[in-house]
Amino acid sequence: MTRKDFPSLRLSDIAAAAGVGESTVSRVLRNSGSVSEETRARVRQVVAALGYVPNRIAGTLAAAGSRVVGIVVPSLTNIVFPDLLRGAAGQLDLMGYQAVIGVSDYDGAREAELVASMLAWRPAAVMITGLEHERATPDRLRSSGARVVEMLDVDGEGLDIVVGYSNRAAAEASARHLIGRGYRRIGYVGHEISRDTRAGKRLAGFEAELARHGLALVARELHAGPSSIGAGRDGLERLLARAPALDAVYFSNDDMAIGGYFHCVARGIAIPERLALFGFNGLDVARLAPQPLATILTPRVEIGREAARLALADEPAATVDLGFILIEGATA
Amino acid sequence: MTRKDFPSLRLSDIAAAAGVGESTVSRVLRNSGSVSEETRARVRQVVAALGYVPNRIAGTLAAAGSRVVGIVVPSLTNIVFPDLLRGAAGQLDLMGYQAVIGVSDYDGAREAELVASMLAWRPAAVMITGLEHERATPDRLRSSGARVVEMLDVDGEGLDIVVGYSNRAAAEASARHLIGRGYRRIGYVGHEISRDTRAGKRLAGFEAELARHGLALVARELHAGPSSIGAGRDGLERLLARAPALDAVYFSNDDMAIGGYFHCVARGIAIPERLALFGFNGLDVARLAPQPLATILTPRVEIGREAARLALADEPAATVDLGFILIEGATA
DNA sequence: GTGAAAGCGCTAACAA
DNA sequence: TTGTTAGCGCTTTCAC
Repeated sequence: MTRKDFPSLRLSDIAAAAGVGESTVSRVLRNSGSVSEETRARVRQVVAALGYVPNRIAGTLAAAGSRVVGIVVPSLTNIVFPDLLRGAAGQLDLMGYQAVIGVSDYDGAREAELVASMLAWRPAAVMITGLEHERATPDRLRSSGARVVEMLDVDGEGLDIVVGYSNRAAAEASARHLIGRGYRRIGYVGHEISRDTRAGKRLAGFEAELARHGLALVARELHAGPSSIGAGRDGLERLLARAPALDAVYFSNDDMAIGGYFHCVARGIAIPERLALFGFNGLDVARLAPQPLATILTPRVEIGREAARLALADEPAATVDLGFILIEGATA
Repeated sequence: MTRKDFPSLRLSDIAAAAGVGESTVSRVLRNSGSVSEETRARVRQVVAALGYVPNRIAGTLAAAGSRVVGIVVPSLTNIVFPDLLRGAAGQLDLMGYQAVIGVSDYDGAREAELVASMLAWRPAAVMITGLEHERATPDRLRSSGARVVEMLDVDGEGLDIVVGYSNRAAAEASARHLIGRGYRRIGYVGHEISRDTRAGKRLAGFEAELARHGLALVARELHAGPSSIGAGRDGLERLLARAPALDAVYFSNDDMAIGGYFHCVARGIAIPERLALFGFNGLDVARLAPQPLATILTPRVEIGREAARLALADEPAATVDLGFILIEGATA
């Protein structure tokens, strides 16, 4: 028995079995138009008995308007993106839409390819992250007619709908917090900011705020790869080897910061007396650590949810800043 | 300008612009059939110039065979599932397929609904987790003609393809490890095992192994909700309040175990001298903690990848056990 | 090597 | 309230 031997039921089969016309079955299935309670019940009964599943491919083609939304995220390794996906998928589901996902690995060219292949499904909307894209991406998106939502960043120009927070403002708040606590010899441990443009914006915002206070980063350590606990751990070790006199370190995100925290605990470096740590994202693991990490909590699930809602809301283009919350924690 | 004003280009537009027939354009686009190098180039040129994106909805309907694979996961909160998704999406992408995802929240009825709505897209395959499903799920799946892959568990009967590891064996190995280290007063901290059947199987396997050594769990604490660091932290606190004499605790997974670890660090409970901890999954955060957690490393990304490969491989039904690795760590 | 035409399984007028 | 029918935009014979 090959796989091809499954000629699934068609609308006409149901119509025949129920003794009605195809359009009647279609009406029953979509709860539209008027159908007598009697036939409605009969059709439903046949559908259930035969286990008929309508072919949405055909339905979509005929109705010109798919119930699909494409979502491209740069990574699934950092829990931030699954959170975003969770918010989006939940909301989409509520509205009767389905999510098609793609992972770009923080590669603009991959993102462009993924967007192109999603557009082939004529999605109602495409959700992507950030405001920086390869040239081809906005072009394709614009001419597709699909709604576009850019998530997680509001520092710049959006294509259509933008839902996120200001990375710059978050970083500035972080810098002010550290300065306010009296730290002056501040270092940075981060990952590839050329690919993760939001992390890049945070670094820029952080440095700008330091500069406003007559300060500058004493040292920085950049990991050539995506953020991870291991990269943060190793990064802090290297940074301290080069600049032992630091009194605080700003990390590109919580994954990196937790790595740094683990390094300090393992080496017996007193936090925050000897060294203060500051992260970004407000992950569970950071907030529930024995010493809660000083960090910025971002409303990721809400951003996904709101982004999905707006994508299907038929409202004008807009930028929604969902803000962030500074968590003082105990590491700074 | 309304959204409807985007009558995207059709194959016939390209055909007209290139001065060829529709079928010729179709052949060029799919690299099938024979087309002269000259016309091929011309068509390509027109396609690029006009920015034409073929409508896969129509293509799929005509060709009877979609390049879509449905994936239903119980959660996105636990990094285990994004890992699985990452492996699967990467492999699918390589083979020219797209992933449609659904999140069931560990609810069998939701899973059944999600499977039904994915089947409406006539996916080439459906990937789900675990071997336990609502009655309707296998029925629908079987009559759909789609390949089915069940992931993360090999302890039981599969519907078609199964890729995972033995939760029972992993738990038995964990028990043996603890017993071999001399621990005898062992407790358990877990989450809702009725919904997370794999966690349930691990608990059963763990207890069975203890029994074989004439032991039994001294106490257990079950959190009425999904696993999380917070649940593990609180769970261990409650467990120790009730059974202070424990010398080791087995957790339902690493999220829970990390929570327990944080509790011990915060309370100054010496690990493993005063209390040993054992987890499951081998998450980064567990392996890179100052005291690496004793746990079981599961090949999640590989499972996703292999599952996707087999789903599209046109090979007979099979069960693939990708095994696990016991990590001794420093907490037991 | 290329084109014409018949579907793929639905939806949405339009009739009845 | 219900049935008939013409597409939706492709792919795929089948001629040429």
